[in-house]
Amino acid sequence: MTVVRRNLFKPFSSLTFLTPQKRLKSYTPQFKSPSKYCYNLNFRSSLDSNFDEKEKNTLNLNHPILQKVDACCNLAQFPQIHAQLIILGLFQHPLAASRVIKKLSSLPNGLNLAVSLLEKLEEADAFMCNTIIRSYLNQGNPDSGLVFYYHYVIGGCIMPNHYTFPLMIMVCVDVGSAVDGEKFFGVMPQRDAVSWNCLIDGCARLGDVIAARECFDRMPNRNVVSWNTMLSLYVRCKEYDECVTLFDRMMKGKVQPNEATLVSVLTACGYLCRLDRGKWIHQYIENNRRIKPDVLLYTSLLTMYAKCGDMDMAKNVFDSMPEKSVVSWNSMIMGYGSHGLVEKALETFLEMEKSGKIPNEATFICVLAACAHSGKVLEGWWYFDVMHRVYKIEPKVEHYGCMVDLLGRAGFLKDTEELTKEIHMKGGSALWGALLSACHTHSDIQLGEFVGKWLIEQKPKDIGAYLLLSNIYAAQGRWEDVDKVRKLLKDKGLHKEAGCSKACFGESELDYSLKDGSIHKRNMIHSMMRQISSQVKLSGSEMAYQCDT
DNA sequence: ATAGGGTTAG
Repeated sequence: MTVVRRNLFKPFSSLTFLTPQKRLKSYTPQFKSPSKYCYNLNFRSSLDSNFDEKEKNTLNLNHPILQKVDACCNLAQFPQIHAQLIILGLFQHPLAASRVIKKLSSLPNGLNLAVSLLEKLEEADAFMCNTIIRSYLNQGNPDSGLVFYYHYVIGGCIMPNHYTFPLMIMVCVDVGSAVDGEKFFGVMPQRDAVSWNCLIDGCARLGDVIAARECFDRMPNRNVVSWNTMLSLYVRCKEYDECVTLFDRMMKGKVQPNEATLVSVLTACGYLCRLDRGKWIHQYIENNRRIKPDVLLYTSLLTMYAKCGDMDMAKNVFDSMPEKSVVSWNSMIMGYGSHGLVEKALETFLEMEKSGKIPNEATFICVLAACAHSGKVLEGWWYFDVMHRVYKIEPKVEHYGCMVDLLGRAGFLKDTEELTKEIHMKGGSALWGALLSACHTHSDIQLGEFVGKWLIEQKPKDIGAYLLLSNIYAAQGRWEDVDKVRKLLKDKGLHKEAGCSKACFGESELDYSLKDGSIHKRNMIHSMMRQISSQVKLSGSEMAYQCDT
């Protein structure tokens, strides 16, 4: 791929503008049209560009030929439209050409043809180029977007406009090039909020959240999308606390949140189990007519309730939804499954099927996880099979992960081992950890030792396997082996971060860490755990709290 | 014509 870099860093006013004829000659077409539709674009009728200046300004937007362009829905209809445009003398009309390029780029396989058509125009403009670049971007082909920009916009001396730059920042981000993205930001004649917002999101997508925040803090005129961009990127990189904190600042600064804002914050509240904040946002939605909840907002609201364990409220929101998406159903199944209401989870799945919504990959992860939590081995196998056989979903590593977990917890270690080996052959090595965990739960020391040693060999920097292996030894009282594993960890300079829990009581929060020296906190938490444990025992569950003070 | 939003095991 050759990238023409000339002129990029010159101020645009200093570009020499070529005459249209020269410009046409300077093009070397790189984009082949599909042969099926490769009719002669070089044909020019004498009527081709005979519209006068008056007509140029007053072309009726409802002109029958433009309506025909809009209605065109496949490439096969296009040669006829093209011919009519030429006969009407409208082929070179900028307005007509823009409509044609926009339509062509949206048709399957039409993008190459749109580019060939642009080459034949005497006056291609920024709008047309932006349309084509955006289509490359949307089709997951940012490289071609970049080549197009250098070749046709820079090479063809078409003046980019303020729509071009944000687009090019996104192109560079998708290509994975921070440097080019910053250069585009650097050469922009004026930087509006849109380009700043693209830059912020671009930094985050390239993995630099700190830089994104710096841009956000530095930018002069933030709008609601700037805040939303920042909130959503915090959610994407799992910095939920940051998301809520920034939302507080937003509200203090009297910036009016919109639907997208609330979606991000609700998602963060769900992961943080901040039911109080989530409820506050629910109230906010109901008290502000300005907010028009759509499927996305309703779904994030019910997901928040589901993650916080309030399944009644989740169900209320779910029932009130005028329209439900696959994601809404998935969230309900996930909520029921992870709060021990397995029957409800499976019932919801059946209702989903009845309602005609087609389950997706994520649905089956929720269903299989629900089966795993409750030890429903047969049901798990059944749904695993339904997924493949009925819904034609190829099981992914995640699905196998649920199955290994399901079989492992239930103690079917032999099946688990075989399944893990099978997946390993298919290239997924991530499941050995789950198998090792199952060995620990069911005290299968022989298999556990084998898998643990193997895992440590494979992933010497991953501390998970060391800890599980050492726990397996400890459970057998093999303290010498425990010491060996611990020493191995120490020799490699690895150490485990102390675990940390957080509990919220109304307005107050309590952080608790094992390395925490506060005896008072520790005693308080252990006594509370004992109380919970005795209540669990009374309710007939086998689960009990082991407290080692 | 441009920028921002929901689900996924252990």
